[in-house]
Formats: sequence, C-alpha cells, structure tokens
Amino acid sequence: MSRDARRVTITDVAARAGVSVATVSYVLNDKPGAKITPATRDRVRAAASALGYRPNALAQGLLHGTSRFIGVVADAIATTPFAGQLLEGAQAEAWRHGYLLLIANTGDDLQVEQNTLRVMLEHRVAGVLYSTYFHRQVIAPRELAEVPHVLANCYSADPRQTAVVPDEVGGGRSATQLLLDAGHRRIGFINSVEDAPGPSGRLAGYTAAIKDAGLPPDPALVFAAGHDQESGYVGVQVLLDDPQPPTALFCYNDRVAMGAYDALRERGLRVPEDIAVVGFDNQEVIAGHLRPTLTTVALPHYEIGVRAVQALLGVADGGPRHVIECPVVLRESVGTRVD
Amino acid sequence: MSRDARRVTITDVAARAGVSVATVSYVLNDKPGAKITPATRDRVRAAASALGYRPNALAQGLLHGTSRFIGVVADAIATTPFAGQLLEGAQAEAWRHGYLLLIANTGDDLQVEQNTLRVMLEHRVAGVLYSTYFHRQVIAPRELAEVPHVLANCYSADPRQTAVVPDEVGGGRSATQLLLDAGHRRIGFINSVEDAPGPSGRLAGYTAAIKDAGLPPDPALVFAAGHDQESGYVGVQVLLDDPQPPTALFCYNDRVAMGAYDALRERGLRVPEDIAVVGFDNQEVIAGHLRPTLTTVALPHYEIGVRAVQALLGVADGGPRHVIECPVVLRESVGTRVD
DNA sequence: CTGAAAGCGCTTACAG
DNA sequence: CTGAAAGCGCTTACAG
Repeated sequence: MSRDARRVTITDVAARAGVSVATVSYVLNDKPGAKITPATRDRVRAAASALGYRPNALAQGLLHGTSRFIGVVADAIATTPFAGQLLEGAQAEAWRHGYLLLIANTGDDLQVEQNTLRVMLEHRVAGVLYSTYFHRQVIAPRELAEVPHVLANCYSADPRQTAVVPDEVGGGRSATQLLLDAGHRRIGFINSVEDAPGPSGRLAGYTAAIKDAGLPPDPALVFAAGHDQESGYVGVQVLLDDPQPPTALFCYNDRVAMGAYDALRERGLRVPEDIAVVGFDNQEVIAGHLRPTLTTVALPHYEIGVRAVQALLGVADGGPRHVIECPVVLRESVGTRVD
Repeated sequence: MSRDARRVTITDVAARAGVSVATVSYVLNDKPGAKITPATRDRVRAAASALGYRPNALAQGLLHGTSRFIGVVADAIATTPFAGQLLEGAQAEAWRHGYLLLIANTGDDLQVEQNTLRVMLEHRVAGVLYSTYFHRQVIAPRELAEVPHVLANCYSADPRQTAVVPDEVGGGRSATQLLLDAGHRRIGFINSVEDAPGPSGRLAGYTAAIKDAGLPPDPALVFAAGHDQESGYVGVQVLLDDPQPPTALFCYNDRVAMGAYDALRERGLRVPEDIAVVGFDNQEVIAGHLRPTLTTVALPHYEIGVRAVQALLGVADGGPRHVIECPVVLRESVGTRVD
C-alpha cells in the first residue's frame, strides 16, 4: 500500500483469490445476474481488502463514456459568502447522487472560462453548473452546449436554458409586508442602482406590497445608490430629511442596513423603537450580530445549489426556470405590532 | 457535436485526415520527436477541429496512472469566508500547473471523510489537500497515506506531515506592535478561550511584544471569552472598568472588534481618539466597513491555499511545516503616533 | 457457477 | 516521415 508501489489491479486480486478478473468484477460490483458461491465471494473480498485494492475510476469512466463528476464554473468563489453556500448545497446534493464536484474559478475571464470548460469536457463530466456570485444575466459560453448544464444564480436570454434563480420580487414583497404587518405606513427603501434582477426585482416587490396595502407609492421614499454600508449611511440622511420621514426602512441588503444603523445611531434614533429596519441577504456575520440583530430576507444560495444539481441530473420537476423562494429571517430590528 | 451523438475519437480524426491514430496523437500533443510534414499537421488539425474532437482525459489518465486532479477535503466550505479564500488560492495555483480541483465538504464527519477520500483515490488524484476552516490540530485519516497530501490551515501531531498554517504568534505580535508604535502603554487583549493555535498563538505574540517593549505583562489587561461580537461587547465592559483602563485594545478577531465598537460607543468613547482598536482576520465585510474602518491583521488563507498546492506538487521549498505570515492591514482605528 | 476475450480511447516504443 | 500493435484497468456479453 505504499504510494510508490505499482497500484494493485483487478488482475492482482483475481490471482490472489484464484479466480478470473470477471469474477472479481462481478463480486465487487454486486452484479445481480452473477451466481457466485458465497465462498468465492468471500475469497475475492478478502483478497481485495488484503491487497488494499481500489478500483480505477478512470478505467471505469472510460468504459462508461462519462465520469461521476459535475463541473462547477464560477465567476468567483470567495468574494461573498454566498458563492460558498451555493457550492456547499451543490456539493451535498451531488454527493447524495454519487457525484463529485470539479470546481473552477474563472474570475469572469472568458479565456479562462473556455479553457476550464475544455478541460472539464475532456474529463467527460456528467454535467456543468455555470454559476455567478450575484444574480445576473449571462451569456453562456458556447462550449456549454456540448454537455448537460444548468445556470445557477444567473440566467441567459434564452428562456429554454435551464436556470435556477432567487425570487427577488417575492423577497422584496416579503420584506415590505413584514413592515406593513408591523403597522408601518411610510416605508423607505434604500435600493441599489445597478441594472440587475436584484435591485429591479426587490423594487418591484416593494412597490407591489405597498400598492396591495392600498398605500400610494411615493418616489420620495425610495433612494438608490451603491450596495454597501456607505449607501445605507447616506440613504438614511436623505430619506430622514424628508418632511414626512419614513418610520421603517427596507434596505437593499444587510451591508446597506449596517450603514443605515450607523447613521440612525448618530441621529439618536433607536431600532426598532423609533424606526424599524429590514435587510436582505441574511449575511450572518452582519445580520446576526448587529445591535439589535437584523431581521432580513435570506438569499437561498444553498438551495439554489441543491436545485441546480437536481435539475442537472434530471431529478427536479418543473420547467427550465426555477425560481427559489427567499425566506424571511426574523430577528430584532422590527418591533412587534402595536395596534 | 450534438451531445447525444457518439463522441468523436482519435480514430475518427485519423480517418478524416487519412493518417494513423499515432500520427494524430503526435500532432495534437506536439510530440518533440515526431517529424511530421507541415501539410500532414495541418490536415490533422483541420480534421480535429472540423469534427469538434476533444481528447478523452479519462483514457489519458488511465495510461498515465494518475489524473490531473487535486482533491480538496474540507470540513466546511461556506461557514466562513476564509474557506473560500483558501479554495480560491488553491484553485489558482492548481490551474497554473494544469490541475483541476476536486472538492468535497465533509462537515467533519469521519464517515463522509473516508468515503470522500475513497472516491478521490479511485479517481487517482495526483494529491489531496486536507483543510479546515479554522486553524487547528487534526488527526489525518489513514487513507491520506496512500497519496501525496498536504494539511492546509491545520496540522497533525506528526511533525513530518507537511502542513501549511498561519503565523498566529507573528500576527499577535504585529497587532500589538502596531499599538505600541502608536504610543500606547496599556494595551488590552480580548482573547478567545478555546484551546487552539489561534488564541494561544496570538496571546504568545501579544505577550512577547509587550515584554520586548520593556513593559510588565498585566493579567488584568487580558480578557478571554468567545470569538464573536458578544465577547467584544463584554470584554470592553470588563477591561474598561479596571482602575487603570487600557488606552488600546487588541481584539481576537474582527467580529470581537465589532462588538467592542458597540460597547465603546455606548460608553461615549471615540475610536481612535479615545481608544485605539486592532482586530484580526481581515474579514472585509466587517473590517472594511465599520466606522471607523478597522485596522487589523489578515489571515492569509489565499496564500495558504497557494502554498499548499505548491508543497503538494513539490515546487515549494522548505521543510514540512510552512508558516505563513499574517500581514497587517492599516485602516483608521489606530491613530497616528503623537510623541 | 466461472473464464476467455473484446473493447473503451488513448500513447508509445518499435518497425519500416 | 508514418503505421501496426500492445497495453493502461476495467466491464460485459458470450461460452461452457
């Protein structure tokens, strides 16, 4: 079993057990058809284990024409915690079906992306997950067409291309509804300006909830800038200087909420007594530890990873576009209703 | 090139180009020895590209005896941003050498760990990185002995086992030195209590720096509890109630510093004017965005990933234990020296 | 109940 | 300059 020794093969096992390689293969793979005496089975298994035999998956894959790998092409792995969650979900589901994940970080570089896909295809991966660290539209590389694939946390212009994405609209609606349910009538929204499904979807959800509550949408209640702490800080200054300031804030994400907290504190306002705050993303390190802890809407990246693998392996039902719910995570930043 | 069609093989290319498969192999692999006419080369390449030929890496691996994969066995992928950074570094370095990463998340479950390693070994990985999301001692699974391997962000009792770890002592020293250099003489340390190289190493570094500065170590200046925001909050209460309170705080990590900020703010103390703060980890979402931004010491996970792959592939020099420096990241929470 | 043999898609001495 | 053939480690009809 030294790592330098020639690896032991099925032939070695057969020799030691005194049978043919075919028999070894039948026994080790528990082939239903084969009628082999228990004594022989035992001898084969004993020989295999004595020799420390490990089947060569490369040879098996060669025969089968495809490997037990699922490739994951990601534009970024470590930029946010979300990419890791997606990977974790995909990994768990792949493992459940006997597959291993082959990952690559492309940095969104088209050249690297093509090389990566080339190598994955050469390894005859069973399929490919093409994933992005924030929800956006992508142009899927041509090579993807050669293999089963699923877009994870992104989508393409072609609606037939299987994609798994978060329900931004529903999330924006839930966040807003939470504040409406707590009795608020003037709800500010500190949004992000990018042209992406996050900002536009959450705004759509926010607006829909406001309208459904029979309230007039008020442009003065919506502020849009970046998607980090600084924007939250500035957003509070702008929205609270309004003659009719909001009594609650829906922040584009938890980082924005973190900045909003700072600005609110400087103004001497208490959360949630003076003003309620809801975030988005459920970035644990922030949401779980701000003072007070932040009620937010979770980005379902783990679930996206799971579902993407299911869709890839054909065990998910539904059409090509999977929209995953963004669940509410209740913490302390929205007071309970006082009717 | 339809994904259902039988994949095109080297035989197909040979037939179309009117040469033998050997010639195709020589041309496509640019074999130095082979003297092949430019015309033939062109014909082969044209045929390969016209047919959309992709070499079967499984067959190549079978011949070679090993694949171009490096397995990564991780106890957690998404728990912290650090695991992702380690993966990202490992991925980049592996790619540079023509390898792909095969990753698995074991959740620190021994059974899953063994299964994972079994599958990786069956795929004849070139080597395995065994990694943990926080720096700690581990018991490397037996299977690891069958393949070249490196422990990343962890180490075992056996000093000959190659391991790549962060320099906790050096980091603790740097953090403390930063505060000493800014003129502070009473420096508090809010440490974490676990029995792990992080807390013990950072404490050792802190103590060494204090002693080197000719100051008496004072137990009243060291508080130890958990490693999150709550501990920082409590730590400030305890340390600042001392008759001779510290003028500077070294926090076990950025999360602790975040909690410390809250407590300091409640006490009406300004950072860094009234009290300086240094964190550890360089968790961007916190350190880069607290008010004021946090000066900290970075955990070099990307570099650990890079070095681990280098050690695995035998391109890193030095002994079996690689200790990676934790660089200082200057931001706003330590004032400039006033002599 | 078990074995001999073909074949998966490549690479590489060995001939010519 | 190029080709025929063996062999990597398996699985799977096909015989017996």
